[in-house]
Amino acid sequence: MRVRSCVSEQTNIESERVDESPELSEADIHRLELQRRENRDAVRMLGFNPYGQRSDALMTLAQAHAAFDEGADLENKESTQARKQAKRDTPDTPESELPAIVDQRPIVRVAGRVVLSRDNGKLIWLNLRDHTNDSFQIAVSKRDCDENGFKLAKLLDNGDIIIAQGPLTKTNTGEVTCWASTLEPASKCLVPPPEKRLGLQDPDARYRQRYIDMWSNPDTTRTLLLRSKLMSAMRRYLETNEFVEVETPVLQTQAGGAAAKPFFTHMNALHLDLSLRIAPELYLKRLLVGGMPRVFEVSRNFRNEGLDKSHNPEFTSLEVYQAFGNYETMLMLTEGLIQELAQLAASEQGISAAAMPFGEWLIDYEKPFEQITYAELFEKAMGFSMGDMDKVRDACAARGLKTKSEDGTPIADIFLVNELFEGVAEDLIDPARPTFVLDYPASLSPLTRPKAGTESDPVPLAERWDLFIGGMEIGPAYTELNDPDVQAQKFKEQLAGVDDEESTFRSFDEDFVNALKVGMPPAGGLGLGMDRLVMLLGNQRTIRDVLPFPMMKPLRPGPAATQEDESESSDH
RNA sequence: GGGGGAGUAGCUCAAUGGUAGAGCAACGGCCUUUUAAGCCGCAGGUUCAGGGUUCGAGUCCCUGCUCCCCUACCA
Repeated sequence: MRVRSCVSEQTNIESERVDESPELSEADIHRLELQRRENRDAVRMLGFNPYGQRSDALMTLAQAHAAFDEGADLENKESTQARKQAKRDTPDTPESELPAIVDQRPIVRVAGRVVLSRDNGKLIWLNLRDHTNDSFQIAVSKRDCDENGFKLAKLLDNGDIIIAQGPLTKTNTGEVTCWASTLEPASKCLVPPPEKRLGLQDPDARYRQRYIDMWSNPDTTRTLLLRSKLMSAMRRYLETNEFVEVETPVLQTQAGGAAAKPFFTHMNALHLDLSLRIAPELYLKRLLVGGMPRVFEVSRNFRNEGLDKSHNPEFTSLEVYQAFGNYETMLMLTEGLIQELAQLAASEQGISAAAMPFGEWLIDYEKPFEQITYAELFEKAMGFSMGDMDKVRDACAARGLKTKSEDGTPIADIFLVNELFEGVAEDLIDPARPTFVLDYPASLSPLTRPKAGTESDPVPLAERWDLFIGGMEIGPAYTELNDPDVQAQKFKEQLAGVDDEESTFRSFDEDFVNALKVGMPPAGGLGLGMDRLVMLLGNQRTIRDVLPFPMMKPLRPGPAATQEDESESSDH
């Protein structure tokens, strides 16, 4: 099978060889890699370790660029010129009496990957890249650089990492440049890099070999760094509001808190089948029962479902619970949080939080977010009330939506309402305006407290909202249900009310009901899809672009399956 | 799940069924202010894999693999 990538099949061949013999046969190594290995050997012959060593007091390329001193550079150039002039005018003047060269130029020491090079013979131009600067120029002159450094420059390949040290100057064309006095290797790139201007284009190769994608397409690194900054700012915001971060089990005997298919695994020591969590919710609520007042968890969730541009099998959600709050306190918290994150993302990207580009839209995070109730939005879209079941059934039939499940039993009214809502009403939400949709039908939210005063309405409501931005559902919040009897009843209804395949993955969590019997304070709860939020604030089209290593189908079957077999057998 | 598209040199891409090419990278040479440096020279291929049609297949047909787009499903 062909692998369209820089590494090509060589790596695979190598790894196969490693199993049998640690020696690499030259015949198996690509000619371009062999050339680079020869250059590495030549660097060793100069007395360098091509893989470098610890280096303190390094500046980032952005810091180095900012350190340029225009006055010092001019003074240096003028004094050098004056000395040359004097030498020309009076060639007999002793060296010591010529005008002195003044050099107050700042000296910088920088590291980076070589992304471009122009060899003019006795003067070599290099462009370095790091996470702060896409292209910082180094000049390596035979006259001004130490001898080994100049020889090293002759042996460099694009992609190598080097350390340069020297004064900052401006070239004739006005570019701030480190005029190297020393040059050292820091690491060798044995793999031929992608095309120097276009970077790595093939999406498959970009996701599989992020380490190449990241330096050849600096936007990738910027997006991943933005993700880290947003996560960090999110924690600061919540901690400022007196929330504490907690960690709850990923391995669970029954995956709850959401309706999704879990991944399963096996624990040898206890001979126990376990699933990976689909949501942390039920454990976080147990912490509220125990007495933690405000908790949050940045939860990696695992759902054994499909992949597309907004779904990865493992994804990160933020869940927040606040004792004595409700869904309105969660709304204020969420709006404040997202506005703060948007401000940060905007300033990182040099744009305005009032007009953050996402796809074809400019999203305004500065104005207060829109609020509309589920019922209002439904009526606006359909022209009749969601309690009008005859019209709901007619509308479903007219749109060809199924009104009976596969075994012939009619689908509950409220699910028909929701199909219309998701199919029609959600499209009315302006993608450019973050919008809270409030008060969902109670039947759709079993873990939510019913909205007081609507119990006898045609469609009883629950204290729940959903936030939509850029056409995506970013997350829901609830006034949590804390009556154990109602909770037990809802679990039962939920198990009975869905078709067989789904009910396999829902369970009655007796210990959770027991926790509620102990008494959970009234509380607001929130879940935010962090990956989608980073997509929005970083203007990235797919969830893969905000994950460092998105799920990819392996090019050849991995060892995971056989390892599982081995562990089973070794256990007995 | 359904529909459409793609896979060719390390990378980015060409090639009516008729000798597989270019740019960049690499390699050899020249060059001390270049910016995608320039000039001269040289080399580089299991056309994703496996079948089939044909005098002849990168091209047409079938099967498989991987990716992309649209669509559907999915608290």
